[in-house]
Amino acid sequence: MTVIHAVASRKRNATVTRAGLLAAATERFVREGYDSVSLREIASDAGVDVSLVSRYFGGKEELFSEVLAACPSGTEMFEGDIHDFGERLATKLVVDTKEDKDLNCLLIILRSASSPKAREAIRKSGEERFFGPIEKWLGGPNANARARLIADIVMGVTIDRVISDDFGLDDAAREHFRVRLARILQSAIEI
Amino acid sequence: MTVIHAVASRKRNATVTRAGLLAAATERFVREGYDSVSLREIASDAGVDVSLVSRYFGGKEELFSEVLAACPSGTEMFEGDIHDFGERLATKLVVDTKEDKDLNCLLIILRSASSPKAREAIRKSGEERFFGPIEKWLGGPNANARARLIADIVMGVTIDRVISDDFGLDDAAREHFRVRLARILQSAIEI
DNA sequence: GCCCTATGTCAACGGGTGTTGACAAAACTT
DNA sequence: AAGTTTTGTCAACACCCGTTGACATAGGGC
Repeated sequence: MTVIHAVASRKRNATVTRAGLLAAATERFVREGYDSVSLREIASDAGVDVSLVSRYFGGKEELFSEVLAACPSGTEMFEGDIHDFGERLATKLVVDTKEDKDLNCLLIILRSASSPKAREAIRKSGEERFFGPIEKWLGGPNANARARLIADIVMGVTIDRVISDDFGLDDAAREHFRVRLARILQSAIEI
Repeated sequence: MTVIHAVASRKRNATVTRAGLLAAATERFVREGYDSVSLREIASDAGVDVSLVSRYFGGKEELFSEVLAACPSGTEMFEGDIHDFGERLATKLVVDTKEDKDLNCLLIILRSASSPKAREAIRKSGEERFFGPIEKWLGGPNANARARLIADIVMGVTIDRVISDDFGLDDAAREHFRVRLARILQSAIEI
């Protein structure tokens, strides 16, 4: 897994070790979800003892929260002219090269949503970084329901893309998919 | 939780006990997913000892498979008048559906998808009972892309519902959400 | 009534988990 | 170089898990 090397003068460096733990945890959580990952696996990936997780983060739940906190905020995804919104977002979701961080955060959410302990952290993060920004950007009546709908579609499409390796569609079908998605997204934000 | 009473003449009745175990397991798996549920919880819900699970089903994985096998074929979700499709599906996804078998099966799949042990049974059931039927039912040109879009939206909305405990919307907003979702789903299947 | 099988309980096992505190070693301070 | 703080290891803890085998008891066949 990801190992962060202490290139600094110090061989023992709490900051580097902590970052390594965080990176290993992120990678594991993305691929397996909260419940299926053990702290011993994460520590092993980081080349370090388990007990350091408790020392540096407080516990598993806090580690998970910090992984989630490193997710990019959703605002970047929702900027610019509102009339192009559907086109832009659909193209970004279907065609553009994937931005790993966005996808990884969604995967963490998907794979950890079943865990009661992780759910609270997920709910909070999703509200702050995803639903909140969209709702604010949209404005108008029923902004929360409209934002929710867009966020849900984005989430479903993104997860499908990741899981199915570009939707398993040929170029023509994918373009058709993109156009249809653009129209739907645009209609989803209209008041 | 669900307790099946042995109203028959026998107080001890393996068939009834087994059915009670299966019902309790289904309910738990729907709400918490494979990993988060323990056999002791299931047995306790059924008012019976843990060891009977192993005796009657062989083990946890076999119990899970049998719960999944009891899911409806999936085609029922995509039947009836095509003009009502969006309305029907949106209502199913958004409105209270605690007794809806289709949605429960979808919830089991989503909530257990992160568990390696449950994945095999899920993959089989999901393909047979969910993705396959949509495409087949739709037919027409670009059935593949259209089915994909619907499946993605269903997935995103369902995940949101799982995470947020009924979307975190008040009644009015949820109704608005439902209507909007219905319209979008309907437009998603139109050729 | 008795017997024998079906049915359910119980305790224990081996293994994995997150967490904790004592200890060892490295690195900084003086 | 000695002393002190930082950093990492280790062993143990208490808990929960799924599973198993021995035991208890209910209930139908005789």
